[in-house]
Amino acid sequence: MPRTTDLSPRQRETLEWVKNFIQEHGMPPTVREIGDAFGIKSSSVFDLLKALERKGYMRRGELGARSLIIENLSAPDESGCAEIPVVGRIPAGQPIEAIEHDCGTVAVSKDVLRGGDAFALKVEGNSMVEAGVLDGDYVIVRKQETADDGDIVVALIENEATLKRLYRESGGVRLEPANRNMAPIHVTSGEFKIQGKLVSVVRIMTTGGSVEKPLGGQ
Amino acid sequence: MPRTTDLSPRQRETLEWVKNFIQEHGMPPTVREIGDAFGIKSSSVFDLLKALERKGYMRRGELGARSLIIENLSAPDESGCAEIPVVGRIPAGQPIEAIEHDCGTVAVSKDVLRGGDAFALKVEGNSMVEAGVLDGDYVIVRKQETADDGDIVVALIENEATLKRLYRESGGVRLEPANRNMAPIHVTSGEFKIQGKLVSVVRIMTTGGSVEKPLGGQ
DNA sequence: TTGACGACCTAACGGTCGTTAGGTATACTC
DNA sequence: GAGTATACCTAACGACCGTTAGGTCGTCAA
Repeated sequence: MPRTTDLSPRQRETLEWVKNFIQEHGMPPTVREIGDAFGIKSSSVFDLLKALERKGYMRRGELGARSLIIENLSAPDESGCAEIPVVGRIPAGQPIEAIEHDCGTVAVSKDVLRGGDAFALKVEGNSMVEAGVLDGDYVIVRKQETADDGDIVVALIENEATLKRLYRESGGVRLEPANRNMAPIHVTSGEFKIQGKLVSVVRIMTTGGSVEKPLGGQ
Repeated sequence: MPRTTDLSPRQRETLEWVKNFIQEHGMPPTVREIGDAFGIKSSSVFDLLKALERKGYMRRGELGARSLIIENLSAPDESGCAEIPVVGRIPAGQPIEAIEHDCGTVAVSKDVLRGGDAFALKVEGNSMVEAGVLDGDYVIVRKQETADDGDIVVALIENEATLKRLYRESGGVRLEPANRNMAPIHVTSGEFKIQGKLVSVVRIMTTGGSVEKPLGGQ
């Protein structure tokens, strides 16, 4: 099912307006204030709000009036970015939860996280080069235990963490690298667990240098 | 003068509680929420609020519900990240300074900028795929007019902006794409200017999808 | 052709909102 | 004792709140 999980123009417009309102007034708008701004009725706004909530862009608080919560800016002048801890390297060989190395942080826009919990890993190796993930890149991973076909996930196979593209197969899953020199992994039994899904890639060039490892020939 | 212009204990207590509420919920409380917290009625709270307003500790906004405004309430922004404006697309065909499109922002760690001025561009096209820069990626560019051999730069050739790897040649420069299907550009004369140097790449996956354009065959 | 969305609508519900009016009691100062 | 401020109360107003139910119209994919 080809779900356009992304936002429609109207939804995006509404979300932007709400963010702006919060920025400006220090509190979220009421449903009818949104409606007035767009010249539509409160029930129509409610539809939009439900759509935005379903898609994870906002949620409803437990307070009565004005209980809209947009994850990345609950307070007036909080910045729209978060610092994600880098918890290790991949391939790493341990479940994420067990890793405690503090390897610094990477900044990302909060709205790529959608309020979910996330971590970052430094990529080692070239198994995903053809998807534009190079050795040394940081991958931002949102914690979740399920994923759709074709998603790039961090998976744990018998205590070995790996970054691959996920495909379902009869009786198991296929984990496919984005590198034609490497073979896909078929998992039919044993310990297999999805740790999270890749939501962003960040590359930081070192000073004076350029990208360390261009793809090169062939 | 019998006027204790200062706050009474009850008023101070109330003010503190309201500040706390805002900090915690990202919006001011309703009159009755304050009353519930202290076990008093809304009209009693209203008296307190009027006193606090008269003494200049808060004021009433023009919005309906929750329109309390406490002047000096803002959290200092100590985060180590910055939001870089996305000023357009590349190839774009205009000097950066001339572009005014507001296309949102991208978050990066402040230390990748090293204090310099920076901007972001959304990449269009595949001219740098082999350097791991895909169509749709955001490139963070630090403004500078010089660069070293091998650096990836945003350059302006006769009012056309382009993202290429820079090499010096006798009598000019060579701008080399990272795509073996494209030819390098040799610049020996005419308008040529470096706009800045690529310091970071950020890729944001859209929900439900994965990377749009893996490299594929060849 | 059906069905799922998106983007609106009218109409209404019951509850909560800010606010007002008018009252009681305590305290302190002129 | 009069005057003023604080700190509460009961009772209510009308407006606004979130939310629900049920409908229309268009689009786009299966």
